[in-house]
Amino acid sequence: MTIHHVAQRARVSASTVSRAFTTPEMVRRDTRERVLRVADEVGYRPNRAARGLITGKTANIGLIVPDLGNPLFPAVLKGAQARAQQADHAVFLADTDENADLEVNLIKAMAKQVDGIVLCSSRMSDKQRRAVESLTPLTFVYRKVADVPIVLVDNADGMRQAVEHLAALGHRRAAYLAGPQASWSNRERRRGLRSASRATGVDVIELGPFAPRFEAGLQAADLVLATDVTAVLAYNDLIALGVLNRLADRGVAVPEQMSVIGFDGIDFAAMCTPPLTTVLIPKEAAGRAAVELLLDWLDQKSLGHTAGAQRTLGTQLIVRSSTAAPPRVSAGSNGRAARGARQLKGD
Amino acid sequence: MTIHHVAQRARVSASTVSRAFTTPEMVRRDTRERVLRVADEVGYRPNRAARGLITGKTANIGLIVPDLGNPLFPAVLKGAQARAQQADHAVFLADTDENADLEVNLIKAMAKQVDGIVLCSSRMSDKQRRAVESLTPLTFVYRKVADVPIVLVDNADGMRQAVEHLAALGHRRAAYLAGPQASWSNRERRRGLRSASRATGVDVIELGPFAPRFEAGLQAADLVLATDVTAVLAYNDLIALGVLNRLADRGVAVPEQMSVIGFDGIDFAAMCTPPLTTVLIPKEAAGRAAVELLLDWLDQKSLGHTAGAQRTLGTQLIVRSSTAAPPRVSAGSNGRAARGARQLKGD
DNA sequence: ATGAAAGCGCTAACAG
DNA sequence: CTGTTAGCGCTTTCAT
Repeated sequence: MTIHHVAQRARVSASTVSRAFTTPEMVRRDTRERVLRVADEVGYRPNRAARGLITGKTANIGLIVPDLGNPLFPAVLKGAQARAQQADHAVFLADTDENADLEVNLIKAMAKQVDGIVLCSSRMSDKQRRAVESLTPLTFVYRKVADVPIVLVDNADGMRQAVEHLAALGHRRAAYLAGPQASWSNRERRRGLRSASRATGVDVIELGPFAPRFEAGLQAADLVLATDVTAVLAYNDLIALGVLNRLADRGVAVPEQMSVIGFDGIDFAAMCTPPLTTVLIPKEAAGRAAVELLLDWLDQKSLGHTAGAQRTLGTQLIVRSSTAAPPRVSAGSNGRAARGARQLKGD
Repeated sequence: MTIHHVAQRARVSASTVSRAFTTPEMVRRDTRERVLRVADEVGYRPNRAARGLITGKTANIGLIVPDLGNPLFPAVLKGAQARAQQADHAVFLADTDENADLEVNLIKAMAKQVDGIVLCSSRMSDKQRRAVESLTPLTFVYRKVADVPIVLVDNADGMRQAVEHLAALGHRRAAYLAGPQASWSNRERRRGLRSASRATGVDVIELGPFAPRFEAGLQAADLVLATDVTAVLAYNDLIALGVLNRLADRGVAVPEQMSVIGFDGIDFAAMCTPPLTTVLIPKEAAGRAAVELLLDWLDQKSLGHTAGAQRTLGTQLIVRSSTAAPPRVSAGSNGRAARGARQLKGD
């Protein structure tokens, strides 16, 4: 069904049909109603690709994530998709498999078909980013970049909450299981940790770095048990879940003998036994915000503005039964060495 | 960068540039190389929307899922996206929020921008489906529909494996926690259960139906404990995880006092404590297959074929520590009533 | 092997 | 308010 079919049946020109859809107020009421009725009858809908050809806007946005297998991203995606749908935009999705070169190629391939792209936890180097940023408006989530719209999360504050929680319970020594060194999130979490450690007097040793995966947590648990800490702060929930698992295997009771805290707040953190205490980071909200920022930017840009809006979303500690007061031990009773662990404070 | 820029710089007509990309063999070698080199230099890429306008093919496919929050779908999505990318197709994603009407609208909105749509666990009625099937080629995953390409899973066989496993361990009575009544998967799972129950002599009582969610499992666990079964078969992993959780809360040891089996094989089934025995259903493979079927269909269609290919993927029981031999009880020792439970056999 | 011309479905001036 | 004309970027006859 093309616009001409409708035009003919409604005895008007194609322009009038077009106007009835795009600028209804420019069409007399009865004409408009007749056109719209006919369009509805024959099931006509404007072809957006054709429209985009002349208007320069596609009403599509792109969304690129490193790995749909990581539960974090479908959640962000869900929020982004919902927000886009609300603005009557469709979303193109692509998965880079953690590959920065592929990410670049996907951006190039998508650029012409979308009005802008939301990049989640982009793996691109600065150089790569500069090579593509002229192709289409780019918005970043979970990644700090200058002069473009970004959606960040208050990682440091989340860590503060986690450490204060441990301090309140009476813990004096904890381990941090670090994430990927290149990760902005990891740097921020360590930063928050350092300052909270100083403020509360809780000693934090750092282990790792670990891949942000379940298996890494299994490995990390053994390292933790070789130290004298009473609590574990993991880079993310996946790692924390691995720790929980390995601890159970080795007969270490959680939280009686060891408290565990994750970071992320994936749904399953509430479903495991015991349910995991975790720092919740906004996911759907981040997706929504990213799309919003992008859309706003596009609007403003047509007004000549050049924007680099930054939105930082809060984090929140969710206390569950994987944390408790540390076991009371007689002074100096715990002699296990902390091999391989370094003091975070002097870092 | 339009095709004309390239044409000018390469001192050829736009037609030649076009041919260099779409039918390279029709242009002399040196001309082609020059054109392609220039195109690369100026970063030209054909505008696919414009191309689609004339060819009638968009090189896009749509993917519609009921809920990205259900871990099943991102996995299917991952497979579908990867396969589409491999065929140089982009994918449009939409989430219906379990709403059939929205699903219909999304199909209508997408139809013109894609060559076909993959529908995961479609919630549409037959009537709704017929209303949209003429708009664009439709392929279904996890849903039986006649005369169109579909990707199914051998649910019944998965249940057979699960029941045989329980029988081998010595279980004589088990409960099935049913899923949504309208669900094709649920019907198939019950069917497999009935026949396996008959074949093995394991009595299966049915409880529910339950929503396919964690919370429903919490509720279901209490119902289960009011019966005299020694094992639980859940409609899906989410429900099974809820059962595990509630059982732990009530101090019932798994698997010593109760064996639990899920269905789906989400990654987290391996991460909980104890790790969940589950029937693994193909997810990424299903996504891949669906896109493949769709692409094949489109190819054949241009050849005049009319296809309704059906691909059924196998399922596989993954045995983990949430199942074990049932506790030995003295005869008739268990007097708890099975209120609200009905025998599946006579159903 | 290459170019000129027509047109995919739509919207944006420009008349009226 | 509405119709006519031109053209978005591309591919495809039809010539040559």
